[in-house]
Amino acid sequence: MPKHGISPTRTEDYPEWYQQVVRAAELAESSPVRGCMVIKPHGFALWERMQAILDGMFKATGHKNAYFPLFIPLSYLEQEAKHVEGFAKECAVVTHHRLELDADGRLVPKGKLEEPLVVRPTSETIIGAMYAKWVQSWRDLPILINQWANVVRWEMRPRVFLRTAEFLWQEGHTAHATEAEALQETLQMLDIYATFAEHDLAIPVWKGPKPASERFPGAVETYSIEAMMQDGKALQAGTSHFLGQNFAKAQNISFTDKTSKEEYCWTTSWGVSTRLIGGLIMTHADDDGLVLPPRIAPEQIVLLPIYRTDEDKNAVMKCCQEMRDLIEENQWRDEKIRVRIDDRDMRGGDKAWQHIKQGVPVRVEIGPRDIANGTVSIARRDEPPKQKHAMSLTEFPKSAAELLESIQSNLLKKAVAFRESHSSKIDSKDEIPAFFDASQQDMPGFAYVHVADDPAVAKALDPLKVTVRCTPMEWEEEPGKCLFTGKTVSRRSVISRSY
RNA sequence: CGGGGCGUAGCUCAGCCUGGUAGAGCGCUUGGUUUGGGACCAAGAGGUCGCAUGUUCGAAUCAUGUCGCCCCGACCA
Repeated sequence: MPKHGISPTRTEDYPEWYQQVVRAAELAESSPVRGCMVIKPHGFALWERMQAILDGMFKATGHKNAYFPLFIPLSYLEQEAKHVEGFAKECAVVTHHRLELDADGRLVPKGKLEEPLVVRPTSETIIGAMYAKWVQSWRDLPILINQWANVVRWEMRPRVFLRTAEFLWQEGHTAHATEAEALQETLQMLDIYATFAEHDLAIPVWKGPKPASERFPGAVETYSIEAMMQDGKALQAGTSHFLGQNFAKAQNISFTDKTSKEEYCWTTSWGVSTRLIGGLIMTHADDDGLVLPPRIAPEQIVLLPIYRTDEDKNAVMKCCQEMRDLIEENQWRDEKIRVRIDDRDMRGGDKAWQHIKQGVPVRVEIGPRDIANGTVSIARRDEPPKQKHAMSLTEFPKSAAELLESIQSNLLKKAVAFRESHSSKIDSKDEIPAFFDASQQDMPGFAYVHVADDPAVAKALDPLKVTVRCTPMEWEEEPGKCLFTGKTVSRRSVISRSY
């Protein structure tokens, strides 16, 4: 019997461990199409949870959902110079609209399109084109629209959930009358992402502007939330872009203001993707498989009936059903607690391990002996698999919400502690190579340093495979000199390796 | 697109060097023994050995080509 649910372990081979967790938890599989994944029901359930929570937050801040086409006319992409430059390399292009059988009986593309269509890598241009029509007066503003969609970016090196050719995301696109309002929107959405990451996914993040070199093509400023994975690398978990008037000017999104003057809009865009599932795995999963924060877990509590005889089965099942009903009467964080009785006909050990690998936060075993004693056996996914707590049968349903809260906060606390123990403030250029040298330091993480937004910084960090992730806004101002250019900057930035 | 590795049963792989007609473990099905735990015994199902061409009496094995996957770089949510 292997010691762990997942082989290899994180320390043995992190990338392989990641793939094995995805497989063991039945989240996704690779597909016949290179770079594309099949998201399996358990993986998709995580995405649906994310959608539900985020969508609520978007609606609460005045946004509405809409849907724009998958195909973008090639000429649209050309409208914003930097945008083209950034995305041209990774676009899938549709050039034909019909297939015909040739003499050998093979299908060949026919019906060449007058203008090729690009499969959206992002939708700024097509949405902007619509906004240009929709906006005429200052009374039409702001436009606050989000869409849930798939996008395609033809990547060289795909990695399930983290970087796939096709992925699911949401993209918000807003247009405003003033710069201040657009900037405020950009920061508001960044805050929503950060709150969602920490409060719901239990993933601590740093949020702040990124250097010019890491900016979204066509943006004036890109803000991101950055999380640390268990191998010390940073994962950009969400982005919010202040687009200034770049797209408005390129696409003529303009309006007549209160003084009858023609003005360009100020626009924003912001998004998170199925990459978050990868972040969830790499933040919380352990050597036994996935670990889900209760808030995002499709099933928060699983009841495992244990019985041998039919007689026992009847009593145990009845007890489970009562237990489920009692638990469901309780709420946690304004939602009915999600509980399932797993009565599948299979060996108890296999069944329990399946739930461990899939990350179910709480397992409750109920057998004849428990019923006789008036107890249940509780196991938390944030504790080792064999660690179980006996608890009163009648007390448990009442304390379930408390237990979920405890697991949720413990996971965040653990993730914060991990980040803290793998981060250092560094004030000398010479200490940086050693910090990121895996042979000297078993796991390089985040270095908090003073760096200017200057190409020279990226160039200096490049040999170390390190980039400036963002300059956290929540940190106190702490003026200092850039380690590479000597320019004075007002606060520290996060630098690290990244996904 | 450069450098390395690999395609044999659902999964992990052995066999290939030294050609002779396909194996193991896990999983699956059935029966039995078990039962607070990823069990044991027995029987069974399952593979044109990535694909193509060539060499040969004979190719999983040798040669050439081709397709695909994984890892490391360049690119990125």
